[in-house]
Amino acid sequence: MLDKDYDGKKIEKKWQNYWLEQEIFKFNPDREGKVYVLDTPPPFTSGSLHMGHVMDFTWIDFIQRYKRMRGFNVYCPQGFDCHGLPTELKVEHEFKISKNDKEAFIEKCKEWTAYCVDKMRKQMTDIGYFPDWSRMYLTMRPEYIKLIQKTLIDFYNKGYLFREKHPILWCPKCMTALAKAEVGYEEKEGKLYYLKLPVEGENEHVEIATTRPELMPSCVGVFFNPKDPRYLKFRDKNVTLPIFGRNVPILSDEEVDMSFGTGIVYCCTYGDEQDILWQKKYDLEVITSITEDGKLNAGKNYVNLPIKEARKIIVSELNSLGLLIKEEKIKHRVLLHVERGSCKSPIELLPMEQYFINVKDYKNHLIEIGKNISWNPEYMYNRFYDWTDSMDWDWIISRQRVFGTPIPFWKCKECGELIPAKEDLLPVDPRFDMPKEKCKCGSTKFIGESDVCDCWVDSSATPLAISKYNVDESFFSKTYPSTIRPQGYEIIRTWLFYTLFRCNLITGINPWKETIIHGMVAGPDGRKMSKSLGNVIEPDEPLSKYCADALRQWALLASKGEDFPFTWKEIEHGNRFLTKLWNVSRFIEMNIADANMSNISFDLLTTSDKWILSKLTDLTKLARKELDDYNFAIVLKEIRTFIWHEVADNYIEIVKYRLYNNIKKDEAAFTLKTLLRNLIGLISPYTPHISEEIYNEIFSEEKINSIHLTEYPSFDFYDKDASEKGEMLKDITVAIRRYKSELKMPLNAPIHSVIVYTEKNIKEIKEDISNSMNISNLELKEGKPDIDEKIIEVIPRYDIIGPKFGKDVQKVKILLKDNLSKLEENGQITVEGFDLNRDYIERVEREFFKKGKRVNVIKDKNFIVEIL
RNA sequence: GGGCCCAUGGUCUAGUUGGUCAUGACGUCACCCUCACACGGUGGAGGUCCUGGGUUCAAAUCCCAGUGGGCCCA
Repeated sequence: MLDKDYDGKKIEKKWQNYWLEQEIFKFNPDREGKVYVLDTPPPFTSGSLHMGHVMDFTWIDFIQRYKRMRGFNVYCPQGFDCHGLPTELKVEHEFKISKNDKEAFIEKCKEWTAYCVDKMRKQMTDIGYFPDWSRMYLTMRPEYIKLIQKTLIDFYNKGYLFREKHPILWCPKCMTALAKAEVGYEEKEGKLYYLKLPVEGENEHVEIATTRPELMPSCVGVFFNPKDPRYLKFRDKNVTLPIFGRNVPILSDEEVDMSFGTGIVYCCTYGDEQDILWQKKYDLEVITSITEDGKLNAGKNYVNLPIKEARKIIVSELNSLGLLIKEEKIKHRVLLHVERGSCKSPIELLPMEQYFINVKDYKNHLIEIGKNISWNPEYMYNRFYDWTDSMDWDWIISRQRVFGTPIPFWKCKECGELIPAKEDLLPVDPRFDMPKEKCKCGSTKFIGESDVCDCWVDSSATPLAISKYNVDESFFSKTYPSTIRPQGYEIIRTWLFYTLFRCNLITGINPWKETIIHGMVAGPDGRKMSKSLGNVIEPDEPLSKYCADALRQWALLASKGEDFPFTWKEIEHGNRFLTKLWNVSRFIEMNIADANMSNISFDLLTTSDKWILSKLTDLTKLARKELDDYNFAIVLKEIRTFIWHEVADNYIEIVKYRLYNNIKKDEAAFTLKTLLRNLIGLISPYTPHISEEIYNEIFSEEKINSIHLTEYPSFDFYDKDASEKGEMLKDITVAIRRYKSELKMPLNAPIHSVIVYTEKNIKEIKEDISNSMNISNLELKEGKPDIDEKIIEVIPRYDIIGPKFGKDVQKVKILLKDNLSKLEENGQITVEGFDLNRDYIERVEREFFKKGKRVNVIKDKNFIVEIL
């Protein structure tokens, strides 16, 4: 027997251990069923899950359980993204290991990461997420690194990957190159400085406006708009830079915004992206004055100065030369390092030799192949399109860090030739390994690449990694491409973009057939959950206060693509539902124990039994249809309402008298058991633990190890007549309850006499009504009671009369009301040229009188109830 | 500046191939400790469906403009 009280935490631990021990979710490629592969996001190994992860993995877990129950051979491996700056910082600052001792440093990073992986795996288990752990992948493992390096070398051989000196986004604080996806703009308070620059050889000057006066040593030209008459006279002349005494040309270009500042700006290599374009277009000199650690290095007195200080000094010097006109406060956009564990430092553009993957040339290709993915919700393709279409930089993949996938290249010390690693020797670490063969030039001296890969280089190969690309051809052919990519929308421009690009270029096939995208988790205040807003709730809180099945319901109530707030009341509600389900199950278990159901068949059931089972059929069909479309929330709400209100509040109340008095008890027991079995099946992907507990307690006779290995319910029984009468039963009992409530009678108070007038034969539900409502004398009569009625309102079926009568709709409505009794008798009449039909009426509102006094009569389409 | 999403009773929310007492939750009020459940049950009150205009017999739903909020991008 189920325990008297529901204790989520207690049963959840038990089944989690059971699922692990029994390897319920282990993938067997040779098992029957179409293979269904989930390419899941490998979280960074921070050591703890946040609510966004809960959303992610609950959705994934739902899909993997549901699809298995639908007969698919589900493959759901989970991995971890190991290489990241936070780990390096931890090892450097907390474990005090120097980056210079690379081997020891990497070892400690690995050790720490392994520890974090264990912690996170435990947390995933706590929320009921059960991937196939036997196939876990880690991006720091040799076989993963080998895959990444192999694909990089392939890219190099095909000409997609190159090493080049090029202006790049550089974070001076983290001392590393960054991809465009890792930086973002933020609105900041700043100053706009108006400066005078003397025109060479003339007694004139131009006035420029700039937010970065300290970049003057890098200035290689000044620009105005060719449509701007103010400056035409200066074209092809030079200005002389004050302090530095260098001459630079005055040029014109359409890109200059005439309304900004003075309409004339200077170009520094490099102040912003526009400067890069101008430098190329006009073949200007490149003068770098910012160092890798973000200091000004411009000779004279400007050596090794922090940027802010340098700005101050240069401005004051210009001021003393009388060349500073004014300073103006402005809000402007500053490029910052914002991606993941970000330091939010301002970004510099520095020309450096780095590794790139050509993306620009494939952007149209990507836009096209993106269309072949089924996007859920559809509009998420737009996000992908916008990002891809705006792609004007190549993907810089090298990072100046230590703990990462080594870039598998050496440079010949003699001739400078770039030498890729030999494939059969992979994985390699050029920081420690050397090529086995001589360079073409005969040299045996090489410089190993010390940079490592961007983490997205690692994670954008997950569909290849999980399908054993280049390792096991038969496994690959079964598991590539993945069926689905579930993720949040914030990583469309990174993980999704890079993965689609990379895997498609390597295999010629898209890495997934479809993608399902969820929104971001917001805090209880409706704003994005984040530490800086102080609205963070750790997953452990709801888990320890309630349980995983409650938390999962919350996550599965979010709509596709929409942001979703965490609220305690939703968790509480979920938990209350679990308690309800528990008590319903307990009730059923108690009452079916001594029933004999072996001879029961559907045709023996009572009208109310058939009614609730017909409704179960509706629910089952809805669930299958909507879940195939990943509409989790709708189905969960429907299942909850069905269990709570239809089964518990209505049906169980109706059958109690049969169970307690042994009236058609076996039929009731059969119905209850059928209901319960199907309902726990329907809800099991949402609330796997409680479903498993009930299944094993009550349905162990099926001899299947787990409800998650059973087929998703396909219950299909429908009886139209019973459905209609069951609804009448419900309507009549609701009406009588309301009557009792209005008279402030207790719900179980006896009623002496009730007469139900109806033309339908409802003898079969007579006892259900009288017993559940405690009516001593219930009479069924044909015809009408001896009462007067007043028609208050006739509500027509607008969906029928609208298209039929158009502008005359309101006229028809009045005719329906005025001719109601005739219409009810004849079914169809013609008035004033309008053909009226009884079917045009949706509902009639009436009041009833007996000898002039309002009486307690309830009238519906099919019945009238008179309470005496 | 461009794009996307959103705006529904006190709070949150369902609902858009247009069809008429607008869904549900939480809260609130009244009644009921009815032998599964008071973490329960029954009933009630509470809404100009952001504003303005348009299309239509009919708009929360479609179109236009505006206001407010969120996200992404320049």
